[in-house]
Amino acid sequence: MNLKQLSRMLDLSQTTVSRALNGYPEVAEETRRRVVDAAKRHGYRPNPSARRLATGKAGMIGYVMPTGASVEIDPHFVEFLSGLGDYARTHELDLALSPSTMEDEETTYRRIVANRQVDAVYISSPRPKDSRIRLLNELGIPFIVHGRSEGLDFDYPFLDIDNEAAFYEAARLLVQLGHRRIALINGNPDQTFAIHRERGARRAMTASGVELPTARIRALPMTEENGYSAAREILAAKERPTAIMCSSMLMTLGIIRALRDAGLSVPGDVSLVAHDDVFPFLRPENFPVPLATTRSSIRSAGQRIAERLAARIGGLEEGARGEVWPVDLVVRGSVAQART
Amino acid sequence: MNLKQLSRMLDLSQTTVSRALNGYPEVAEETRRRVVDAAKRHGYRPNPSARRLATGKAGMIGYVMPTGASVEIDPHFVEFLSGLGDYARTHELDLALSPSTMEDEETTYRRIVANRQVDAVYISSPRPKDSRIRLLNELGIPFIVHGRSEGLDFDYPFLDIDNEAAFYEAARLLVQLGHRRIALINGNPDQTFAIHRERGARRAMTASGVELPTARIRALPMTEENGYSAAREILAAKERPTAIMCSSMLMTLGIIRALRDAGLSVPGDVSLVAHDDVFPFLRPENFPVPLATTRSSIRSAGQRIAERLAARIGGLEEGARGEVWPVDLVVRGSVAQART
DNA sequence: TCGAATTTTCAAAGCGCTTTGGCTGAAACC
DNA sequence: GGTTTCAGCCAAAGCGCTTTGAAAATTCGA
Repeated sequence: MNLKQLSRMLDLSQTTVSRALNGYPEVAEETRRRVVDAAKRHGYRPNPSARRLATGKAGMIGYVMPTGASVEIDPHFVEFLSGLGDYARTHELDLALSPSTMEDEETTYRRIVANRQVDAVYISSPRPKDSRIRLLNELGIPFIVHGRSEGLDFDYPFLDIDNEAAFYEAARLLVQLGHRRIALINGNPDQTFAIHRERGARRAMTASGVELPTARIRALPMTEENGYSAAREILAAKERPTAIMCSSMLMTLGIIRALRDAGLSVPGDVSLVAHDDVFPFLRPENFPVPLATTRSSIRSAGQRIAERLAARIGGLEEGARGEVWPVDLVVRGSVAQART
Repeated sequence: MNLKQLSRMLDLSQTTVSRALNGYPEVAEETRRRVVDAAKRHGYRPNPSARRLATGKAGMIGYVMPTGASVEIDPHFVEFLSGLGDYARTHELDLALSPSTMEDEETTYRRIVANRQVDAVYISSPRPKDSRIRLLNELGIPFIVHGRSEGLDFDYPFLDIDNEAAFYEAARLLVQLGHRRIALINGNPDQTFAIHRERGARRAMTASGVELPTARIRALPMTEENGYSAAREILAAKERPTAIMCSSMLMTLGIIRALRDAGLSVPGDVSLVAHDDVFPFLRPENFPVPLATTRSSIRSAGQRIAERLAARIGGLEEGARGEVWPVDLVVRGSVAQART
C-alpha cells in the first residue's frame, strides 16, 4: 500500500493525503480524520526511503562505532545503547551504527552527514580537544557528546556526569577515615572522564594535605586484567596504600584478585571505592565485600541523550547546552577507618 | 556532487556514468576508467536514499534489539556487534538497530521488512521453536540465526557453535578426573544453547554412569549475581559437588565468590570449567586460579555472520545452510583430580 | 448579492538514483 | 554492397514521497 493507492482509494490527491497524515494545517479536519482512519485501517506506512529522499530527513540517530582487530567496544556501550534504544523505540527512531576504524573516523562522519543518512549523531568517550566535536560542529549536524572534552575553543552540547565531584567526594571520605596513602586506578588517561576523576581526587586530597604521587596512580583501559596488574604494582611499593579508588568495577575485580594474592583484606588492610556505571550483570552489593561506589547509570544517560537528540532534530533544543549530572556516593562495607 | 553533475562534467549520460560505476558490462573500458577516475577525484558517492528508493536495496543489516526497563542487553551482544562491524565496515554495510519490546518484536520485524529498511537480518539468542525464525522465513528476507532453534518443521540458515560437544568434552574431562558429583550452572533455560549444553554434559556423564540430578542444575540469566546464588544453593546440599560446569565467565565470578564464602578452594575442593565467549575485558587466564574453559569467540561469529549475510544479499548464498563451529576445550588450573 | 479573502484541494515538479528500451555507428557476414 | 550484429551510449520512465504554486470551493464583509 503506497500513497498513490491510498489517495486513489480515498478519491483525494496524494498531496492532501500526505498533508493530512503529516499534520499540516491546510486540510479540513474531517478530511484528515477520514485519511488517518483509512491509513490505519489499511496499515499504510510511508516508505522511509522515499520520504528520506524527498525530505532529506533520515529518522535515524547515528553512531560511528570504532572497530578493528585491536579495538574493543566496551560493555559500557551496550548499556548506553540500551538506554538510547529505550527512548528511540517509543519515538520511531532507529539507530544506525557505522563501523569505522580510528583512522577513517573523520571520513565516516563526513560520509554519513553528506549522505543524510542520519539526522543526528552522538559521540562517546570524548578525549581532550576531541577532533570529532570540532568536525561535527563544522558540518552542522545536530549532535550531543556523552561526556565532555577539554581545551576546545567553542561550546557544544553535551551530557556528562560530575566525575570530578564524584571522586572528590570519594577521596574526601577516605581522607576523613584517616587514609593518607590513597591510590587511584583510573581509566584510559586520554579520556576526559579519567582526567576529571583524577582532578577531583587530587583536589580533595590536597585540601587535606594528603599527597597523590604519580607512583600511586595508574591509568589504563578498564579491564579486569589491567586492574590486577595495576594493583600488583601499587601494592608492591614500600609504602603500601591503605585505600584504592578505582574508575571501574571490572578493574576492581582485578584489584581484589591482587589483594587476595597479596594476602590483604578489604577493608581491613585496604579500603576500596570504585565508580559504578550500573551494569545489570555486575553489582557492587555482590562483591566479596560490598563495594562502596560512586554511582551513575549510564543507561539513563543513553535515554536522556536520545531524548535531547530528538529535541534537536525537531528544533526544540538548540545551542551548546551542557548538562552535568550529579553522582551518588554509596558507602558500603569496602571502606573503613584507616589502621593507625 | 551528484550523478547529474558528474555526468554533465564528463559529457556523458547519467545512465552511462551509473553503469560504469556499478560495473555493468555495456560500457567501454576506457569510458569506465574515465568515470571511475573522475568519481574518485571529485569524491562522488551515490546518495544512499536515492539508490535505495530506486533499487529497493538498503545497504543495511538489521537487528531488532530487545529493550525495555527489565530487559538487559548482555555484553555478548557488543562483542558480537564488534565482529559484525568489523566485516560491515569493509563492505559498505551499515547496521540498523531497531529497538523493540518483546511484545512488539513481530511488528517491528514486519515493519523493517515491509519498508525495505534492511536487506538482511540476524537473530540472536534463539529459543526453541523460535517464532521469529518462522516469521522471517515467511517474509522472505535474507536472514541468519546466530545459534539454533529446535522443534521447527523447516530448515533455516544459522551459525552456531557446538555447545553440546563442548559440554560433552568438558564433562568427560571431569568424569575422567574422577568427579562423580558434577553440577551445572547454565544460562537461561529457554535459550537453545543452554539446552544443548545440558544435553552434552548429561550425555558424557550418563555414558560413564554418572548422574546429573536436577538438584545439581541451575539455569538462569548469566549474571555474576545469579552465579553466586546458584552456587550457594548447590554447595549447600549434603552431597556437595566436587566440580561445577558453568555457561558463563561472568557467572563464574559469582561462583568463585560463593566458593570463597564457603571456605572452599579451587581446584582442591571444587573443580571449575566454564564457557568462554572471549571477552577482551575478562580473561580466564586471569582468574584467581586460571580457569579451564570451553572457548569460542563470539566476535568471530559476528564477522562470519556479516560475511554470510552479505553473501545472501548478493545472491551468493542460498538455502538453509547451517554452520556449526567446534569449540576448544582449554584445560587450566581450575580443574584437578577429584579427591578420593 | 458580489467580489474579496480564506480554506481546501490538486497537478506537477522535484529528490538522486537505476533501469528499460531504443538509437547509432562500426564491424561482421554473405 | 547490402544486411546483420553488436558494442556503446542515451533519453526517459520510474521508485514513493514532499512541497510548490495554482485552482476550486467556501466563507465573509459590505
